[in-house]
Amino acid sequence: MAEQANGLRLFNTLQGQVEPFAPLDPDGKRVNMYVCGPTVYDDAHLGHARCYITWDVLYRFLTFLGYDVKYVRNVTDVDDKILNRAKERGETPAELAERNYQSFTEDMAALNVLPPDEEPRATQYIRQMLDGIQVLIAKGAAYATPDGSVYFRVAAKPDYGKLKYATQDTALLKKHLDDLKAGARVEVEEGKESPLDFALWKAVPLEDPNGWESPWPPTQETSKGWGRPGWHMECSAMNHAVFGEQIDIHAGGADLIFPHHENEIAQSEAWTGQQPFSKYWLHNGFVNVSGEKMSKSLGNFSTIKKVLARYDANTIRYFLLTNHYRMPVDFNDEALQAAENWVDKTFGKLKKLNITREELNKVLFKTAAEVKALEQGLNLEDSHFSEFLHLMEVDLNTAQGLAILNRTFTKMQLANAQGDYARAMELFQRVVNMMNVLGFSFESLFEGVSLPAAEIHSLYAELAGHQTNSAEQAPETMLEEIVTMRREAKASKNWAQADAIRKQLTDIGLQILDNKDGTTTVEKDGLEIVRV
RNA sequence: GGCGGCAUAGCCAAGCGGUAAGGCAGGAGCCUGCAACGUUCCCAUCCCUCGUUCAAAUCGAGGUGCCGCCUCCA
Repeated sequence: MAEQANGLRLFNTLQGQVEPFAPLDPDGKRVNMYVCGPTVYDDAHLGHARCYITWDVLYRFLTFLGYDVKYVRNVTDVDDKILNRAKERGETPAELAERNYQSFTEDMAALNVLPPDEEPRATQYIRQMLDGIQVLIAKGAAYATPDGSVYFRVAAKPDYGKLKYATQDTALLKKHLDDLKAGARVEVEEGKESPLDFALWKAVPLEDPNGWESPWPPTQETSKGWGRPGWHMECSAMNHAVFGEQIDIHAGGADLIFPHHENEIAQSEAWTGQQPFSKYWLHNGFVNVSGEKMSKSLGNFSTIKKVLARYDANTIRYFLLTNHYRMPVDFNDEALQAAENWVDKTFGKLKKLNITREELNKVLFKTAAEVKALEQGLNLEDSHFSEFLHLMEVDLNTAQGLAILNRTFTKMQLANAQGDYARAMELFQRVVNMMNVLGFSFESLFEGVSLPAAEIHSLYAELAGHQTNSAEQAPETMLEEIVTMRREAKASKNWAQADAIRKQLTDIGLQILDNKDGTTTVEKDGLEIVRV
């Protein structure tokens, strides 16, 4: 294929195909990106993890490519689910939302997901929603019903359905929408002109504590209206308030394509008269659990906290990145275990390099331009990082990116083993930068280890076979003596004794390794404690 | 009923017209008292059928089998 191999390309749901990415900004620099955030009525689950890790990688990648990204992720804190849950729990919706928002924030941090630049909350934008709705009514794209609700008039937007059906052909869209209406599960709401029309504002009883004053009073009752925003209006209002009339990227889970994002498009474009509301619409695939769709009714709903209790953030990220973000992904123990094995091996080897935080920071690239300058003139075979970038540029092909990462890692190990430290260091730099762009956390490399002093002491006392003042000795010193005792056992070919000591150390979480050069090391979690 | 997606080694999973990435697991060798670590090597012709093409896992048609959306959901 003679396709030009440069530049970021992304799958745009709006066009139904992969297309070159070019921001609206005439300078091509600024990128405004909005991701649909969580409805904070419960703990975040694996679906959220997948979604926000995916867009975290995009955010990191765009930034790395040199774009000036403004990343906004909203928080939906007004919604029927929140109200119902709060009622069950006997707390206010605001308390419930705040608690779950904090929990969500913790989960994201634990997953090493970067915080967005802004996190607007729906309840802070009621005014803007009301303003937008009034504009829509004035333009004939919405109508109030006698109960004081307001609906969007789908008939006023001939290209309604263009996201779901990925076409601008209005005749075709009309046919699709007719089919949709015919097959729709019926839930007729009083006053709607068409079953496709959707709520912008829902009337609630006057002075309901979870309502806001509106300009649409129920006819014949009072002069004051009262209600709550419709399900889709908040995103349109927040985008309008934070970014203005158009944005570059709007992303979220594939389940939001219809009706949520379709309706957002209809509202926003009818409101401002500008289109496209968002130039690129990106969607990540679903999460299944052990082959089944994750859902409450199936009882296989896994929270992030639950999974993090078993697998670390890097494991979850690696697992997700081996799959393409648009494909469905199946969380199951076999796959997670394989990912964990990779993380253990890879980070274990990195840890043996004994790199400090300062040393690591020194070799991390800031921009792709820096890398290009560095790798200029190298062929693709050697310009590992450039190859990595090229693969990532094709709709975020993280699986191929990881393949390059692994190949580079193997080469680094080889150079290291051969004593070519300059080359090893060069490759190390490529490796950690790839990991950095993908959002892996390096924290575990800097964690010290805490030695089980009491256990070491009792083992030492047992082996020494006599009273010692070992309580005053450092655990490291005792370990050295234990190693020496084992060495004596080995020298006299007392293998049983030597193996017993190894077993006892293993039991308290320490690994004893005989090296090729005749030395013996004791490690904990892959980190060398003593070498004798 | 309408619309869409997916089927690649034991498992996970890229590739989407030019002769099968990567990971996990597994096997063999080196190293080793054993083990671990390290390292080298091995491990698929892409659900079926018929087409298009010099060339198909990749395109078309028809099967079969999974799955999703159309209702709140990331």
